[in-house]
Amino acid sequence: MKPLHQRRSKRLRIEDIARMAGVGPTTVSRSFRQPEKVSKKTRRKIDAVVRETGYIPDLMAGSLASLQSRLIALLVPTIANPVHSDIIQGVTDYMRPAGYEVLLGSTGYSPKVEVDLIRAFVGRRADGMVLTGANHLPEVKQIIDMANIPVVETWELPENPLDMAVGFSNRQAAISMTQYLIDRGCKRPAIVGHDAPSDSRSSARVEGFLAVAAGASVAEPVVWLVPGPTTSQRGSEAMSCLLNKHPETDSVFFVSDLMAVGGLLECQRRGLTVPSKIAIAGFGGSELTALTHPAITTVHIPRKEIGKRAAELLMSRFNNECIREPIVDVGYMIIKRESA
Amino acid sequence: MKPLHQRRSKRLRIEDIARMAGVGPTTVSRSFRQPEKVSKKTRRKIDAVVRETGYIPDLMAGSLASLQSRLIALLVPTIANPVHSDIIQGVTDYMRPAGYEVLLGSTGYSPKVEVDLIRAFVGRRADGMVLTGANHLPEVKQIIDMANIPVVETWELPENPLDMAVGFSNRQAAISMTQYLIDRGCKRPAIVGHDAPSDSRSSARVEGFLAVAAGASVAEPVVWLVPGPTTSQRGSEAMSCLLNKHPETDSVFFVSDLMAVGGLLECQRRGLTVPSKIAIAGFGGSELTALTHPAITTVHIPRKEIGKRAAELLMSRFNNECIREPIVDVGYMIIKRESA
DNA sequence: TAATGTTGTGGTAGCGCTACCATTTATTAG
DNA sequence: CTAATAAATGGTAGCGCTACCACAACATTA
Repeated sequence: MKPLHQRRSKRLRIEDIARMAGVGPTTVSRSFRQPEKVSKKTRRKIDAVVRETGYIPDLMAGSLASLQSRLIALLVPTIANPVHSDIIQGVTDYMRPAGYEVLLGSTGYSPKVEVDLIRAFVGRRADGMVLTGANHLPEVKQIIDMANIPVVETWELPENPLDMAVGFSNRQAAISMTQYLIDRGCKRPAIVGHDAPSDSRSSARVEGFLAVAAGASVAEPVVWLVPGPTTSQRGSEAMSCLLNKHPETDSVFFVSDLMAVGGLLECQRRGLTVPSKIAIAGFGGSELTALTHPAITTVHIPRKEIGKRAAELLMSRFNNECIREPIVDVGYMIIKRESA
Repeated sequence: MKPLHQRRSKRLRIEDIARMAGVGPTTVSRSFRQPEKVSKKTRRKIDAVVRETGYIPDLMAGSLASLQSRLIALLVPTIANPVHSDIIQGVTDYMRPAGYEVLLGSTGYSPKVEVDLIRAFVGRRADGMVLTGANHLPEVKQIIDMANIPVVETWELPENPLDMAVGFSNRQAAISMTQYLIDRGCKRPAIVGHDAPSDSRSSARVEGFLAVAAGASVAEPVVWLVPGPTTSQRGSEAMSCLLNKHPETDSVFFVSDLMAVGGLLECQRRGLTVPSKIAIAGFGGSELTALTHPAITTVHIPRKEIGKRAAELLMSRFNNECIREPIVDVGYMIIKRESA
């Protein structure tokens, strides 16, 4: 009747270690998770067996039993952009020492893919989630609510956060930079933005730019949107098109540093001196902007800080601490250099 | 006697879905994993319940039961370097559609940290592992063997692979580039390398450089090693020191593109025309090198391809396919541009 | 001396799923 | 129409761990 099932796996189990050390499985488990609760002598015995056997406990089984995975889901549009890799680094650096691992997903700026990834990560029982941006499909809220997972949205500051958020005001930052350019005497400003449906960071910046430029007594501000990833290649192309169509432009504000670098190089190729003929500004504060010649004026964002704060918020939540500020504004800083 | 334990979790379980759909749990499980084995009618019933309840199966529990996690551990020295983010992207793009997720770890070039991460990932029962480089502490082999996990080493081609490998010959690539520089008429070559104990990629390149340069009838070749991460900042500094100490240098081969960009900028700051006064070459094939002015001659490595091939190897292994070439050489290509 | 606390330890149900069979039902062949 | 095969379905024992209790051993206090 009762079929005699064999063990399907011959891996070492905690029970084996326990037997070899002459203790119960509970004690072995404790000696891993709360060593201070186990007597020194017992601990030594267990440690010896562990070293000897090379036993590594199965965190998967542990997660199932304890109902917490110690896994953090981290979604970024792309890892190619240093902007996001810094956030990844920030989150990872903070979480690892606490025994958490990071599940990385890149959405490629697709809200649809984002939902798929979130579903997958919820399926993996991630304890927390860090998202990029504040614009998500409605499904996201449903899934998050259902799963009841703490979530941090980063980079932007959402009006209606899913849960918590760490970022800065893209609009305000763009306003500051645009104001700076105009104060410096720019009369014919242009902005190069990113034309991706889910990249509302770019739109907020363009909006901020227009809010100032349209109000100031300058020529009709020019907006140029580029599709696809914001590479330096794209920046060069955009600058080229822009100059062909609006040769009188005297300042270009790029919504990404990489594009600004490309734009600068295109100007140099054309023999346009920067900033005397044309001013250039970037966004993001990538180290690269400090190294071009002339160095590029940009908006610096404390990116690693964003990752760290996001991780902190999650940890507080895990520890059931009271969170005073679920929305953290890390601010920005205009870095004035040679290009504008 | 028998204590009446409550359910500790009120999450929806497969059993609940089964009951609601009027079938057994096995059938529900099958309708997820092998839908073709379930009749259309039953599947529709189950799908309806799933949609209605928002049920997301627990992959953690599934992994425990099936003894496979569908998790791939991916270790890189740093995600900041585009070199590695391309590999990450390559692996991720290939694995995700197959239902695998990536556990990301960055070692910061520390072999010690690498071991810790590997141990952690083995604890998570990763089904496969992708490492960067071919130099690992002896513990790594032990752990890997013990856990019996397929492993791919990337970037370098190890002499004694742990298991499988995808990469190219750093030495050979450096030889080709150095030969090219000398053929172009360089008489006083220098190389800027990376002085990190675990970065044997750099050493192999320096070695290749010396093999050619020492043999050719040129001046004593100069080797300059920089510590820390290979940023453009470091490149500028290295170029500066190098020129101060060896002003007669007529060509510099940087072992990383980022450093080459920094080096180029430093030359421009000093008014040294490139390549007429001094030739510059990079390594890696980062897109940036195409955009500087002059564009930088470099060694192109098919990085995303490396990630993809690594993922393919793992998948083949998972499917118990016979692997003809466990060591894949993806080659390299000298990209001749303006700087040399 | 008993009453109370402190510390260390162990037995075992349950975490939510899938592998392994057994069983039932539909289909085809003879 | 029966036998043989194929297609669908279900019961349940693990997967390896931790939470939850119970209990023993010892120290502390009244």
